[in-house]
Amino acid sequence: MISDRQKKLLRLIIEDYIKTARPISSKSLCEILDCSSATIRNEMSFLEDIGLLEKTHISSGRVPSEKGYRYYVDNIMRPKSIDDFDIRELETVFNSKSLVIADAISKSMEIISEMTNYTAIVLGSTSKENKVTKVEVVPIDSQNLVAIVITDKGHVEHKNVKLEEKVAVAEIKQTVNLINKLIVGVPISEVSSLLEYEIKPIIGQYVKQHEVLYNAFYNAFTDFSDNSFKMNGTRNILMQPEFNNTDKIRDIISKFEDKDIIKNIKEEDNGINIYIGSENEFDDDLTIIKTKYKVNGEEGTLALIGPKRMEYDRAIALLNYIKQNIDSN
Amino acid sequence: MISDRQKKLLRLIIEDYIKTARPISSKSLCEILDCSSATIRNEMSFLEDIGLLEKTHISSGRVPSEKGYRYYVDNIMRPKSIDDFDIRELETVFNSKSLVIADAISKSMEIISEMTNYTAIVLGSTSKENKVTKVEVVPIDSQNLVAIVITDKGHVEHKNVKLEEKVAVAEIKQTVNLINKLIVGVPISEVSSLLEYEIKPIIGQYVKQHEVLYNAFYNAFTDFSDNSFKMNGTRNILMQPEFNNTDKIRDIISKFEDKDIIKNIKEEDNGINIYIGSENEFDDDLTIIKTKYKVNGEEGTLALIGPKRMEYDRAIALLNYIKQNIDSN
DNA sequence: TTTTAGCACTACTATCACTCGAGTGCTATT
DNA sequence: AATAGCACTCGAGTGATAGTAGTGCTAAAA
Repeated sequence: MISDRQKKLLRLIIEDYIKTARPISSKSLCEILDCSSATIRNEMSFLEDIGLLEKTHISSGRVPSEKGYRYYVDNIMRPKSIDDFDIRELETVFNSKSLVIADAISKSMEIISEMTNYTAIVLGSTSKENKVTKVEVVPIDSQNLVAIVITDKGHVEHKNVKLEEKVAVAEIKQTVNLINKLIVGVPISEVSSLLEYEIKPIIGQYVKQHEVLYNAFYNAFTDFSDNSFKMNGTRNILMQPEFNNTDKIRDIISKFEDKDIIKNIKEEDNGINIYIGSENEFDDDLTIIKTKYKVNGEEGTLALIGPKRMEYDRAIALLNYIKQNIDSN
Repeated sequence: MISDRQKKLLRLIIEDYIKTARPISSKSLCEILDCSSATIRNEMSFLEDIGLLEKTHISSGRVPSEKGYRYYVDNIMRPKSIDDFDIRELETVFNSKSLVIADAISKSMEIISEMTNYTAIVLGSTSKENKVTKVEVVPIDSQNLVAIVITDKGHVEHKNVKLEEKVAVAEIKQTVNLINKLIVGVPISEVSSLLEYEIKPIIGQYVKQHEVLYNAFYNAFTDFSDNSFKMNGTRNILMQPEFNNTDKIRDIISKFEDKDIIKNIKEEDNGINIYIGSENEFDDDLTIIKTKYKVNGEEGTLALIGPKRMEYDRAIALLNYIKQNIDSN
């Protein structure tokens, strides 16, 4: 359905365009393909007919279409392993003995963003099945306290709470003790109902200002941020030559500022998922590469966002490298 | 040295320019000043001679110079109190009983950023004189633990620590107990030397794997982030018409991404400090308005960053309003 | 002495015509 | 099937032109 030469031509065009961001002319490929520009034009014309290439105007060179990138990723690009230069930047991170794995992941994505000029995102979703290991409440004064929840996976969440009226420290301590007895070992997902149906009646019985305290604790213990979120290099991507008009830049910045859009980027399977241009909900001019990871029962997502004109093989190799390191941990 | 009419003219030009971002012509001010355009041109010419106005080209209308803004801020602008519309947006935040003051500050700055389209920054610097109220260490498994430090002002800092080798839980607990006994009540600023000169010898005596544990705890307890940092609406500012070329936008984005530049924005006195254009180190095309606040012995800085063509009176009124609310807290 | 009317002048903006070069598509030939 | 050759197209850049929105200056008026 598509000849070997056409494949090679498409590959050359895409890889050239990825480097230069300029439409590719038939003439420029004569030498490599060892034939005349006219021949190449014929092939290009064919590839355009089946939708893999585009022109920016009628007499311009060719540019890969979205479908072209997709074909390239699916059928032409060969899986590449991470290259020596990239590995050198990253290996120190995972070799560090004292770095907690979550920090190693963040750090390595930071480095990748720097190396590639793409935006790197680490979305760690704390499983709701994590269990409460400890609840700590430290009174600051008669009206302010700090509530801390620690889970069995080492997540810590804290909240400064202001009581609506003054409460004796003894009352607070008593409440905390009651809560602690009942809440340890309970999965996050059940904390809310536990508080409401079991703890509330009990503290109502023993504690004077139970109303005030219950409200404060309910607020502190139920409104968990259920995922962490780190983004690096939003700026880098805007330096790409295709984003050289103010409106486009402003548009992308707006999208990046709306964290929810990004958090909603869910991935499909356990491999590396690639969403080119309109295949993603985020922006037609961008490609998003995502993959899940799982470490100590914690799930998370890694993502790289770049222009459609992305070094797909390299980006994939980098993400794979990180995945491997996470798994071997 | 500068007549009343000239003052009025300067004020009109600046306020008009703040609204429109367009050079102001002599003709457009005839009616308001009740004289001919020629007269106004003469006055404009004078104001230009003394450096308060500029032209974008030889036959263009006038635009305020940096010096002009400075003169306006120092000598012309009348202190304005926050207007009804703005107050309505903000008052709910400070009226909320259950909101901790720090959260109220963040929230109100968020709202201000939204209202004004300027970038709002809250820089809360935890005083190094805050004292450690509690140290909590929760083992996750034999090689990972969570270290938490709580200060007397309610700041919580936590760190996931990976031990370089496995350590018995009993050893960890013993170490924590030792540390806790010695560290509570000590100012943050002294934690580091306390650990090194007093605690290290002691745990060396009692704990087997003291080396590993000491390293882990030293790392966890000394590397405090000494200030919190919240920024809102970096995007808004880029929507201003003066930033309509890609290079300028990219430049500003880069600067905003470098948090250190922003953190280093120190303020001079306790009032409201205004740094117009080149008066600040950040960017010649931007104005930064900053002010300190102090609440419960915690110091912090509020800042608004906007174009030089900023609604100075409004920005100042807004910051003052927040300051008042903080003080009355 | 201050204000103003009038006019010359200037620079920006938009439009148009033109050219050049880098591409293509097509056709006839090898 | 590949190629040489040619006509064609478009974009980018250039220069000329006209219109417009301003100014500065001067001389007259208030």
